[in-house]
Amino acid sequence: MPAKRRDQREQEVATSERLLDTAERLFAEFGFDGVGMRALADEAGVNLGATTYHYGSKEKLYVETFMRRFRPTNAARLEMLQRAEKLAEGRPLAVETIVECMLRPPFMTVLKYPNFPGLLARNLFMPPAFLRAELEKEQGMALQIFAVALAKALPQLDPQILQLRLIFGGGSLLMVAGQMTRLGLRESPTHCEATLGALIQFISAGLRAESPTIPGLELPKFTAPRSRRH
Amino acid sequence: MPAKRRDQREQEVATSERLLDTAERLFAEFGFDGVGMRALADEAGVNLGATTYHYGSKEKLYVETFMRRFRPTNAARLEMLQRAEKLAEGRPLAVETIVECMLRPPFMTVLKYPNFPGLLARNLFMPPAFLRAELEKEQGMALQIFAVALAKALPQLDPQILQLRLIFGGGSLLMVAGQMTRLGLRESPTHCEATLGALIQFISAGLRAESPTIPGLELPKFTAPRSRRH
DNA sequence: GTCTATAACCTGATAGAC
DNA sequence: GTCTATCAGGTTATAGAC
Repeated sequence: MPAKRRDQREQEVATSERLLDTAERLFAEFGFDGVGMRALADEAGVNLGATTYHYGSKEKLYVETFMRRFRPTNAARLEMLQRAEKLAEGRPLAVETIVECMLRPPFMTVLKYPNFPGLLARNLFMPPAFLRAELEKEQGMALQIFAVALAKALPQLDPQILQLRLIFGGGSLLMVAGQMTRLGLRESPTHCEATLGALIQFISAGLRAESPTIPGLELPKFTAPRSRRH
Repeated sequence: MPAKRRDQREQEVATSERLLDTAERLFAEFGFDGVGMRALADEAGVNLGATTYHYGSKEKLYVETFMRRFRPTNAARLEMLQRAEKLAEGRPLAVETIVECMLRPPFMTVLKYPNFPGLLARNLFMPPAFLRAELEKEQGMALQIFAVALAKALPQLDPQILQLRLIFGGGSLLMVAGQMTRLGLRESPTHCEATLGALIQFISAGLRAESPTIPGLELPKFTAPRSRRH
């Protein structure tokens, strides 16, 4: 019985959990198209047939793998912003404070779950088509809320430019996330905190930059990109 | 003869070129693992066997697809910086000038080749393992040169922080690249130019930010990440 | 809930005719 | 240079026993 060779301790965890954990690790490293359900089931010590029973399809498993981490992280960003706004009692928040609310929760999740950076990078940068809907629903509103908060902190800034700069800042965050293991950030929380601080500084300064309203700039009607044929 | 159904005009282009062009389009959209050699050969109107003859393997074709655009773009960045430094006659360059030298060539390539953003995003963000060596060789030196130029323009800035901020800025560029089609940037060069301007502003401001030397920050020994089992 | 077996198909690479 | 045919192995998903 080659499928039973995993040790007892791993068997104590429910198979659906083990599968999800393994999926997190492998999907983060190799991407959706880079891992097969076979490799996944084998690595998790789970039968191939059981994967279908628990998650229905590879795509559903992939979505759940990402959302399990992304949902609470995103919720934490909004909570942190609400706490900060409550604490400020009507006074406008500093740009740095708002930016920290956006960035700290993802960094905390990263410290807790080593594979989260890979998930973030792969799914927010060029997300698979079947993830788009769920993703947009989850993060679209959050982005809107932060844009409003920042517009209050930077009343003289063109909203179009602000939206563009939020995208720039998102890129910086994702780059750090993607390179986190490579940067050796996993080792110490201290280093992680230092990087977070540097990132907050960088983005805040970029958001505050003087902007001679750029002529001819019009921001988009977003259009859905494709991702893979299935 | 189902393989001959493509029209005459396309046959005038050499098959190896057609294959490379098609690879550029499909790899940019779906990634290395997202496209099969069959789909690729079919779409290009090229026989499957011919692909091996011309490029040897899928990986080699992928590398060539990316490098064909990336090499000259990267070279253009260095040339632009050299021209600027020559023009300055020893006077230190403005941060904005250096940043523009880094960003404008990629934007120009994007205007010329619609699929370049996808290539950039996919290959610089979480590059496949087999591309790493070529990539590091090509861009490593360039990054070093720009770091030196920026260190001269920002003499009071901690080199560690500078290196980190270069990564942040790179993320912003890649994010824009990845979302370029989605942002509707393809339509007008004006819009493209405006976005480039906004990005230069953002990154320059971030680079200039006051940095109270962050304690405990040490930058890495880079370690090679894996990408896919083959 | 977990397993085996299998269907239907796709993968990259290659050998050898033309 | 271009074609066909094929190899050995991979893919997701499913049906049905236990």
